[in-house]
Amino acid sequence: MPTRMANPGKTKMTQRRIAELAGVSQATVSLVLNGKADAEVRIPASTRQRVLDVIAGTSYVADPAARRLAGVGNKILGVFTYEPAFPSASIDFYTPLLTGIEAEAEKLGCDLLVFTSAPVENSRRRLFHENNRLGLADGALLLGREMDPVELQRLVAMDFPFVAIGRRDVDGVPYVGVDYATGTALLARRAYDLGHRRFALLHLDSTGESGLDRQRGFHDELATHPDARVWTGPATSGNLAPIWRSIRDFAPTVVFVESPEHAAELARIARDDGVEIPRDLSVVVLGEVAVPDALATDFTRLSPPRVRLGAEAVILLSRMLDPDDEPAPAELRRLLDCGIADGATLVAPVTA
Amino acid sequence: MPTRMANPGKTKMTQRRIAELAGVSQATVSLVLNGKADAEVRIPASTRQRVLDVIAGTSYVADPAARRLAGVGNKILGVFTYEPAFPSASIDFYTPLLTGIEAEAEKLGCDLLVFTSAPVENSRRRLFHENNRLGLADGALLLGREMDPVELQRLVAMDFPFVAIGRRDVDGVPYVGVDYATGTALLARRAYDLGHRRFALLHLDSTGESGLDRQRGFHDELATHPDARVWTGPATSGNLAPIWRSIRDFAPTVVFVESPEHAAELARIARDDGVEIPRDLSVVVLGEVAVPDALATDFTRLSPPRVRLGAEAVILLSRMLDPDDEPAPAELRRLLDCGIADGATLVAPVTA
DNA sequence: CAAAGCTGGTAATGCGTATTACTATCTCCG
DNA sequence: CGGAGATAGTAATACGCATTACCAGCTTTG
Repeated sequence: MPTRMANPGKTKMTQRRIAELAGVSQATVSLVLNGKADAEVRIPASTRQRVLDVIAGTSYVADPAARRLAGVGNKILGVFTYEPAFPSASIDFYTPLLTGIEAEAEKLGCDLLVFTSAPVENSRRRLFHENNRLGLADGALLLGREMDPVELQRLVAMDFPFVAIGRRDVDGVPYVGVDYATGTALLARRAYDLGHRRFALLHLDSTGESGLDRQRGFHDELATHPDARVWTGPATSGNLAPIWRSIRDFAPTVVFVESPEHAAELARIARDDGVEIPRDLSVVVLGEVAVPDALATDFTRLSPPRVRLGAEAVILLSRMLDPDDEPAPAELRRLLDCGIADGATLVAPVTA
Repeated sequence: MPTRMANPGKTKMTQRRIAELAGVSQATVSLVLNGKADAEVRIPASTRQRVLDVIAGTSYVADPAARRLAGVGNKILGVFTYEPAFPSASIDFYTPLLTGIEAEAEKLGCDLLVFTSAPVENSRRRLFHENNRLGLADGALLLGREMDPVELQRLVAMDFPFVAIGRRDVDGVPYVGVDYATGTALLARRAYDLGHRRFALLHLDSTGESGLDRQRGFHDELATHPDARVWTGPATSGNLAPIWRSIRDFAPTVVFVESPEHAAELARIARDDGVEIPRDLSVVVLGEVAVPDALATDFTRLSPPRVRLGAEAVILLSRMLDPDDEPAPAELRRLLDCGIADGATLVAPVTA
């Protein structure tokens, strides 16, 4: 239980001590440090230099807590992940995001406060809890496959600056997301152009925005092709065998699968069933790859620009925090183009 | 430039407002919140409950900056990485450490403050800089392949609680490291027991403690075997061809290589030279794997317990911060046993 | 030469919390 | 019934910094 002070015995360097050493007042030190030289307050170069010289001779650094308390932003961006960020199950989801976030934060000179203390409730972290340290940060980034709308609304209500990563259809929530609809539509069109006419879509039961987006992109695109036939079904977790039989009965030439794990599983079942992929059946993956090792197969799939997603979120947040900037409403809710990994599992159907 | 306050317009919830609503004083609210009920100060259950009820009806959370300023530890652990943590070049070095750190911090209810704002100087971050936010954290973890001894001394001098990950031979620096010497010795002994008698060691020029440890473990072990012959040479970056010729002239049956990249490169050159690995030459890797993809070969190698390293560092730091705990000097400088990945490149020599 | 302006600062205050010292009221006991 | 103790709080202060209001001494101007 870390509760001891950082500097138990030592006399800490403060502006007051600097002031004594330089023969000025604490206020003067503060003014020098903050480069204030309005018409209101004048500090001659000689005095300024004297103060700076004293500081240079010490290890003084302004106490961030005090700065914060005095009402100054302190360049700390909160990072909240709805699941632990590093365990291997999540690592490939969060790591690229964090890469972008870190790089951009470094450029801006911001530190990152990772809210690892959030209590876990039914395998999701809860943002609001006693002694949450949200208030220490100037603003925050929210990462996670799914987020609690109530918490989002509460953040909006308290006017706390934050940016969600991933599209969130909650009023007033700024986000940077991925245009899965268009990406999925592009893949569907690519399949159509290759000659596919019978499409299956194995989707998740999740109600997440991104899943709905993908399904929308899929259906909207195929709706423009009257000769395309579509089968849709939800993937129940666990045994995909029954679902596979339904799909086989429909006899699609291409199947779109939301979950990479399901795709791998489905491909295995199909092979056991004498269906060779991609010769007899093309497979397209739409969802997030949780563990790349699970994908021995180089599936044709969506490839969201995750690193950029993180970076753009930081940029947006920093703009929201900049008093001289006022992002337009449209800029507060952005979708980035989704990349496509060509892969090897989408080919022209044999019947074409 | 994030400088705007977090709560521009809204009226922030404070203890004072809670106090007004509950009809008590701010002090009482604080006392209730901190569960103080000494013989000195008594708060009857009725009042306590009234205050708690009011708080439950609001979104009050204590301002961490104020807590900090008031001299209370705030359960924030600083994390400083000497290189950006996430870019792919470093990712496999830092990620396991961060995994352990995050998991342990979560257990302790601590948040992590990642010092991404540190300015980069000749490709290393500098810990001390104007407005560094070190002081916001109760203590800090230092990660990196190499660290600046001057900065470490300064941290020690200012009595700031911190733990370095990796052995650091600087007076007063607490660390959790890996016992590379013993690990390397074990591998050397394993090779000897397999029948190897001619050993080559291709080491780095680095002066880092861990590199020296490995070399020491290697030499100490082989010194106990009078019939072992040893060749040693530094790996200059870039072209390994000349070094390979030296090694070949020595005709070892096993070569220990500190850098995995060098091992991969050396193996390639050796194969081109008609030397089959491991049949004609066993290869053992001692160093950190920066990018696993670079290792198509499943080298026999040291496998430091990185996740545990991170976790143990957090545990040690939290003990240092616990007023009721006083880790013994020996506990402040620990080495964890180094694991060994069996791999496929250490086999008995043909001549044996 | 008095008033006005300028120069170079400083004193005072607030931020939100924790904690200590203290006070006012009530109760019990002799 | 008067004093000792217990009870239930509160006022005051510190933490380190930023900022505003102000002031003293000097210079210029009318």
